[in-house]
Amino acid sequence: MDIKTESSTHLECCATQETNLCAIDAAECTLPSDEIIYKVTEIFSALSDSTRLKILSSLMAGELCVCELQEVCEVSQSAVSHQLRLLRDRGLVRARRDGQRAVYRLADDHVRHLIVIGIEHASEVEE
Amino acid sequence: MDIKTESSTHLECCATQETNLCAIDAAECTLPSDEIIYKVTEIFSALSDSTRLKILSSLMAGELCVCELQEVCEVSQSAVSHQLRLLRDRGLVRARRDGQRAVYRLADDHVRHLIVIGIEHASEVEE
DNA sequence: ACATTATATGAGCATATGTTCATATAATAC
DNA sequence: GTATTATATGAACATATGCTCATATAATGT
Repeated sequence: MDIKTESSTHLECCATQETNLCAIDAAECTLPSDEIIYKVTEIFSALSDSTRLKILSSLMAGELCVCELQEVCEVSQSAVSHQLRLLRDRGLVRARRDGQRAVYRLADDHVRHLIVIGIEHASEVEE
Repeated sequence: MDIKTESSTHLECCATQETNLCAIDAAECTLPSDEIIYKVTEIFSALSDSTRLKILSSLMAGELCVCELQEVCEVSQSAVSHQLRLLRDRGLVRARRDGQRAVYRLADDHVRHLIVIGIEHASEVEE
């Protein structure tokens, strides 16, 4: 049994065997950068809460103000506002003022696309 | 000022005004059922953690065993196994035994599609 | 100025989540 | 049987998350 140097990041397991190195290389090439990975998780995590998903789904039909979203999604005004702030910060929705109302809409077709794909997937799996 | 009945779910805000009722109706029609909403959040939340996303991205290039994933994703064996269990439970990956190794692969093209879209979106936004 | 309506936000709290550590299980070789 | 390698999993713990409550801000009307 040889001594592991402190700098070695490799493990003594099947992953280090010759026959498996090409699989690891291929995977490492496919794996996006940490920066991209982070951005993707930010997008998906924005879509991974029921309140936010309801808000976004509601906005698929057209723009709505906060209290309309409150009605449709059946959550408190505060909860809607908090989640809208998160969605704004992550660039998934945009807001405009209309007098006292703050009217929200989906930011772009990317968002629309992701929601559609998600719903399609959910509808097809486990039927 | 009239008294709110306890049974009333409606609020005295702009959402209840005639001019806005059709927007609410449209949104309510677009909004998927709670069951679908739940399934969609389950899918997106599975994709919203960096370890899991690295695992899934790695598997885009082909199947890998646990210790290979451990190498590529640079996380502990325990962390990989725990996350693989979650991904298995949610139907995003499938496993097969190969001697001592447990070899994992993406479950289907839906998963592949979602990851690709997510990465595309992340790559295009904020450049 | 004050009142009303709509929205935003900070603090606090309860729950969810992801990791580590220790240990259990499985497969193979001796 | 024991030893080794690979994987799985329960418990504990720290952090993250989403809500409520109270309050602040903004826009309009009087």
